[in-house]
Amino acid sequence: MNIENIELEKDLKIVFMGTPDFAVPILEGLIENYGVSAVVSQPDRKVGRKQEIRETPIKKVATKNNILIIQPEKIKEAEEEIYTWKPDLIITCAYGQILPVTLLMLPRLGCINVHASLLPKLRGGAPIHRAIMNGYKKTGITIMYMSKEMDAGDIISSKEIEIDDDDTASTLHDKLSILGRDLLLETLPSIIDGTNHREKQDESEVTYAFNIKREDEKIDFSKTKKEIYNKIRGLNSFPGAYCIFNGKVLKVWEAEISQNYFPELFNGQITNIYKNGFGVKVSNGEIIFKVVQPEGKGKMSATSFANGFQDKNNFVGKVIE
RNA sequence: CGCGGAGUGGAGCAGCUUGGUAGCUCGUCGGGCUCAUAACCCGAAGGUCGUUGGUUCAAAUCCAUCCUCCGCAA
Repeated sequence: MNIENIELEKDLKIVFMGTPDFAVPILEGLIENYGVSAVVSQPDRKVGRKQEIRETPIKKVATKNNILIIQPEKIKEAEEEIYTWKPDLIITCAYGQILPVTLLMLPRLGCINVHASLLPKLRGGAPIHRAIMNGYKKTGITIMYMSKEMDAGDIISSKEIEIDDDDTASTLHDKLSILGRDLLLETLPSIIDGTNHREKQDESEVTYAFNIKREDEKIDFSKTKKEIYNKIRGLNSFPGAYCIFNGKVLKVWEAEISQNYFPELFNGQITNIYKNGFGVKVSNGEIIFKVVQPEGKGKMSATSFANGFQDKNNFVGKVIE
């Protein structure tokens, strides 16, 4: 790297747009290596039962580094202000709002996005959860130019990562977050000097990863043990998969596939209490719940949950919906 | 003031309505049975019943207050 390049990087005006934890390592990496002149994040929202206002994780990073931050309700409201920043490059990661086309055309080097999937697979807001819930063996990070349509822009670079059988959305989230930072830092030099790749997405390969809805979190015991297992770990540690036990919500945080068969039982029926949890009959066998959380209670081991029933005969054989 | 659930030995619960010597399923420790065991049998330890105050001869239980945890909705 010669002196000229270093000066170029220092002069570079990068604007970063992002909101949640996932984007934090990426912003930090940028600050460390290139400097960020301004940050855009979603407004701080009221959160939880107490409706306390919580700053977005990205805001905390920006504040800590004394970087200008704005949090417009609608990005359009802030467009004028962003023009005055004269950014050379806008980098987004899980920002949460669609950028207007006029903004996409503003920066000299374009608007690029760090997306947590191997595009064109899993376009949308929940690519990490969906990758596991869908039972994928691998996923990754894609860095691409932004276009009018969500996650549909030209691909600059991508890097894949294996999904382990015991990965959860949480562990995969952390891995991808780091991978996203590394790939971005790896790719940026070529973007800055204009030598980067640029490749259209294969529209015939497109799939979507829509945001998780309540109904997506419900366990369906007529599915296979593998599908249910994937749902449980794909929704851990947020927002969690659930089923209905005695008319109340029972979240299931950890489970394990078993090799037992109970063809005589109904789907959803409790098969047995084991040392590490209790079994539930599903379409092609049995899945063992290991950590659960009843409505209004904290997380507990599934055996503890079973212990709460005075009469075990009133537990084994029960049907969960 | 968005709706709701819950705080009882290490864990999960029952008991509270109709106040009166704290119980269940586990775990732990000791012993036994067994080729063996996560199985079974016998025994033991371990709790000021979230806080503070009130009512009462007597409060886990009734009343008030505060604290903490959690589910839903956002």
